[in-house]
Amino acid sequence: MSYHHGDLRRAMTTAAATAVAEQGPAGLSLRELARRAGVSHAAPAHHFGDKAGVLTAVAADGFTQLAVALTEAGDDLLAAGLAYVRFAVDHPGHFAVMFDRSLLHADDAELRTAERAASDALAGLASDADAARAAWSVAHGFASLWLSGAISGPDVGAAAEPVLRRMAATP
Amino acid sequence: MSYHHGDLRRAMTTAAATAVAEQGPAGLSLRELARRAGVSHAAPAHHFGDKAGVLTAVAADGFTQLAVALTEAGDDLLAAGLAYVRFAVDHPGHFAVMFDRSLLHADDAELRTAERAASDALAGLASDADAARAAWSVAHGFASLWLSGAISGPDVGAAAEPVLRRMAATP
DNA sequence: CTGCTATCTTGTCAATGGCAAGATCGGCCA
DNA sequence: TGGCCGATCTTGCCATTGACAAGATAGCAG
Repeated sequence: MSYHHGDLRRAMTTAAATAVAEQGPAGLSLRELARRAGVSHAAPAHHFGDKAGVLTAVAADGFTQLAVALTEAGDDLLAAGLAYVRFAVDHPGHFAVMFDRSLLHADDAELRTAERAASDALAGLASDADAARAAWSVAHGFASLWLSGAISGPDVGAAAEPVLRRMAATP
Repeated sequence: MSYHHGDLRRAMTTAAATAVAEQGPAGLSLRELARRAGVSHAAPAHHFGDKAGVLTAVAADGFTQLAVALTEAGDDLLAAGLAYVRFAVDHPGHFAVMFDRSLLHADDAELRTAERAASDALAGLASDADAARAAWSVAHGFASLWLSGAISGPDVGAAAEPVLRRMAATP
C-alpha cells in the first residue's frame, strides 16, 4: 500500500478547521479526520501529538491569518475592527478555538509567536492601552455574539459598522 | 443499596458547572459527574437525556442568574456592564456554555425562556438598538478576553471600568 | 394492600483518544 | 551503485466514554 506523501499536516489543519466550524470543537474526531484524509487513525498523532495539538495548530494558523488581515486593514481603528469581525465570521472554525485555553497547548511555541504577531498588529492601532482594550473588546464581543446567533441580521458588516463606530469615535 | 433521593438534578447542574469551569466543556464527563454524585453512570441520562441536555440546563441556569444580576444592577449602563463582566468571571462554567450553540439543545423550552429573561433585562438599558448592541458587545468581549487570559490584571473591575466607561459615555 | 410512576440500576455496544511496536519511504553518504 | 537512517505512516491494542435497553426500587394514590 502506498503511503501518503502530500502535506498531510496542512491538510489536517484545514480539515480540522472546517470540521470545528460545522460541529464545534467537541465534535471533532481525530479518527474521522484521518478517514477523510485517507490515512490511518494514528497518523494525526504523529504530526500533532494529541487532539489539543491539532487544535493548537488550527489556532496558530488563525492568529497568523488574523495578523495579516489586521495589518492589511491599515491604521484606521474602524477598518481594523471590521476586519476583525470579518475574519471571525469567515473563519469560524479558527475563531472558535483561538481563545479557548482549555482546548489548546497554551505554551506551544508556534502558537505563541502567532499570538504575538496578532497582538502586535492590534497594539499599534490605538493611542493608549485602554483604547486598544476597548476596541478589541467591542470587535471580539460583537464577533462572538454574531457567531453564536445572539446578534443576527442580513449583513454582518452593516450590523457591525454602527457598533464599532461608536467605539472608534471616542478619543 | 439505598437510592439517591435528594435533588439530583440540581446537584448535577452545579457539579457540571464547576467541572466545566475547571476543564472546559469538552473535558466534562457524564460518568465522572455521576461518580462524584454517588450515583450510577446512567443516572444523568434520565434527567437530562444526553450530554447536551446537561449543558443546556447549565446554560439556562446561567441566563437566569445573569438576568437577576443585570436587574439588580439598575438602570445605569456602566453598572450593568460591570455586573455582566462580574457574572462571567464569577460563573465561568456557566458563561463558557451559554453562547456555544454547538454544545446545547438550542430549542429547549427552559433555555429559551431564560435567554429571553436576560435579553429583556439588557434591552431595557439602552436608548436604541445599536447602543444596546454596542454595550453588550463590549461587556461580552471584555469578559471573554479576560477569561481566556488575553486581557489580565490584578483586578477585573479595575480593568473593566475604564473600558466600559468609554462605551457608556457615548450617547 | 395493590398498582402506578418517577427515579435509579445493571448490562451492553460502538466509537474515541492515546500508546506501543512495526513497516515503508525517501534521501544521504561511502 | 548500494546500504543505512530518520521521518512518515501502519496495524494492533486498551481504557474510557456516551448512549441505549431492560430491570429493580421507592414512594404515593386509590
